[in-house]
Amino acid sequence: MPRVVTIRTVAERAGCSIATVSRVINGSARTSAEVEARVRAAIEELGFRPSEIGRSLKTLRARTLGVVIPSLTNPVFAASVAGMEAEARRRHHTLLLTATDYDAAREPEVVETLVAQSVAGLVLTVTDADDNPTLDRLDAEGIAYVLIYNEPRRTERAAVSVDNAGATFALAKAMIAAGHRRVIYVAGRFATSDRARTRYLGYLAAMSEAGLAAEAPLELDYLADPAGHGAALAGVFGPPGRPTAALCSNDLLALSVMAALRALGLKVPQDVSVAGFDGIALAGAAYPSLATVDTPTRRMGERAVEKIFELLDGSAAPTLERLPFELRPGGTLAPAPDASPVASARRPDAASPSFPASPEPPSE
Amino acid sequence: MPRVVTIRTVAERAGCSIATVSRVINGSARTSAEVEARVRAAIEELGFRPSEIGRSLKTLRARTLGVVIPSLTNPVFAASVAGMEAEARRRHHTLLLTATDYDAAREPEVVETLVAQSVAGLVLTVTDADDNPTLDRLDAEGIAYVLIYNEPRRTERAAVSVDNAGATFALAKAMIAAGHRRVIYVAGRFATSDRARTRYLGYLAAMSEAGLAAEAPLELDYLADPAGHGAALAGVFGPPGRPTAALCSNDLLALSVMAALRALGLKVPQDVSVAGFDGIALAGAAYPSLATVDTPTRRMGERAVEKIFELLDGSAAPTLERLPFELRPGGTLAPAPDASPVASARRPDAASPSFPASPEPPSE
DNA sequence: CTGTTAGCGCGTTCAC
DNA sequence: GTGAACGCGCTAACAG
Repeated sequence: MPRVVTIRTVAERAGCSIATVSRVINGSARTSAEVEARVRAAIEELGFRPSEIGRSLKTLRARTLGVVIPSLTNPVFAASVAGMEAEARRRHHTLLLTATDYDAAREPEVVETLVAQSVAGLVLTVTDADDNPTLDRLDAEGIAYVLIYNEPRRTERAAVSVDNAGATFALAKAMIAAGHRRVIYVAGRFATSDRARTRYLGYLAAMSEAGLAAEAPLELDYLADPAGHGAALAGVFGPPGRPTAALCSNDLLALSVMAALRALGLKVPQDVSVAGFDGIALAGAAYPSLATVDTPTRRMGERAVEKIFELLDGSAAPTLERLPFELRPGGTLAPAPDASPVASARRPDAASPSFPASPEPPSE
Repeated sequence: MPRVVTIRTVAERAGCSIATVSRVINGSARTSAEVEARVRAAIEELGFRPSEIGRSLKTLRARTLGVVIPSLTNPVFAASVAGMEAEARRRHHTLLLTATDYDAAREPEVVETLVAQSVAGLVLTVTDADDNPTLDRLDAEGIAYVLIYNEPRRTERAAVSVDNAGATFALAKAMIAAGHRRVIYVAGRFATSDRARTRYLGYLAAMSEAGLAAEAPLELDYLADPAGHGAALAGVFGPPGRPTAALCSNDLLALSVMAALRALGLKVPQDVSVAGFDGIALAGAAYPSLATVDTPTRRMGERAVEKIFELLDGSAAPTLERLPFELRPGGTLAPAPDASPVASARRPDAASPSFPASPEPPSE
């Protein structure tokens, strides 16, 4: 079905040239009120919508933004994409959405696809933001992009993130303050998430500062059947002297870990305290509510899109930008069993331990 | 920054015409092995990627699919979009994603935007699939689209859904079988979801069949602060003789209702049983796990995209297609307090009432 | 203020 | 088997 009504149809109907029609549509130059009225009427009557394709071919830039995320199934990414969509729409752009399923090998191809569509810019979360040929290629070609959730060490890369290590440091300190001595860090596969690795560093710093022995991290694959988690967790939480707290690299994982611990007959938080990272909406609806790091997920998506446009119009250089986070108390984090809290005041409400008022970053 | 390497650059490098390059890329006609090799080498060396814009302008059809959903924040839609994305990628298409935030007034504009992009087809969830000028316009212009989650009465509209009324009927029956007499239906705003309305009919049928009085539905706005739910629920669950079960129009709402009930000092399921609809992943991670209707969310997205292509290549006519659902037992649905189950066998496991083996649709 | 015209990158006749 | 030429829908540069 060929396009029935084009700018030419409108021009004929309005009795003018296509250039004039274009001017009316884009307000790119003044036109007489009379002609403009005729053109608008023609557009209305014909139900004409200018083709974005035609415009893009001329402009060499589509009014679209490419988005690359690991998975929509994780509410963190769903929320940030929702923010991107709202902000993009505000600027008359549409999102081209792709997912890599946490597979680094898929990154180059989806970016190729997006670039072939002549997107105005890209927002992406990659498995590794520092050692990444795909990003190198974007740099080389001068294509605007903003990372989200990644926290590149190469700070000349534009990114919107949080202080992953600092937040985890603060969260681990809160666990330690609650009397936990054996705290284990549970992560999705490190290989597919530099966030998980960076957060682990925060955990290490907190344990070290408290003079506690860090445990080897437990890597789970949270794409696999959650049943698989049970076996792995049984190995760690089965033997005596088990950890009394599990610090998880993200909320989705934490909720899965909670279910697995319960299946093992362990009570949360009486036997094991649990905490997550991200602050997804459903963490608050869980019971007990999940202690976590609240990150501005939706706002990060909006901010990433704003940043793309700043890069495009040259009003800002690419920088790493960390948005504020907040520790969110939750019933899953309670004082350690048979352990009197070290110093500090007594905690009247075991279900809601108070966190330090402001996050404390690790000393660097 | 103009496009540096076009099909023309490749042609020069390979020492042939652009027509030949095009033929090699698309395999649209035979070329000599020698020339083909030169062309492929040139493409490789130059890192050439054909512009989708140029191709689309010629074809008058972009290799993109427009998606219109109420909100990405609801995991149901996030999961189905994930399915669409995977299936679209399999077919070398990309998704153009838009959200309406449950605002019917936004439907026409986002669809306009998508159509202006010359999408190959559309997948959408609308507030009302029967009385909908936007869909009428798509019909009139012969643009391929598939509804998802909507269940239009006008069955000549292509749709991928579940038996909303039948599933709710079965779920309500299970509640009644557990001894509940006062069951209240809790919905998001009916005005913004024909699913909520259709599901309500299933509830009514079950109550009627059991000779029970249906309650007026309780409409909550689950975009608003969940704190607002507390007040509304207090009005219903405060007075004596309160309902012993809440049948919620979707899982997200059900989880929110559970939290609100707890805040009111009511225990789930000891005081009030709760059930949802959709079968989002986190419903299983909740504690107690949420009793719900398990719908194939991701598969529905995949199926919708498959269907678009069937419509495009004329291999199938638009039809309403209902995918199978399953009742998922959960700890939130327990026998009614101080009520001995009517007839039926005793339930050994109060936390996991057994559902009827197969869903029973309402008699029509 | 308006019209004419030249492409943007590509696919596709139509000759050769 | 290959190339020249046209046009998809639109914007922008230039004439008038």
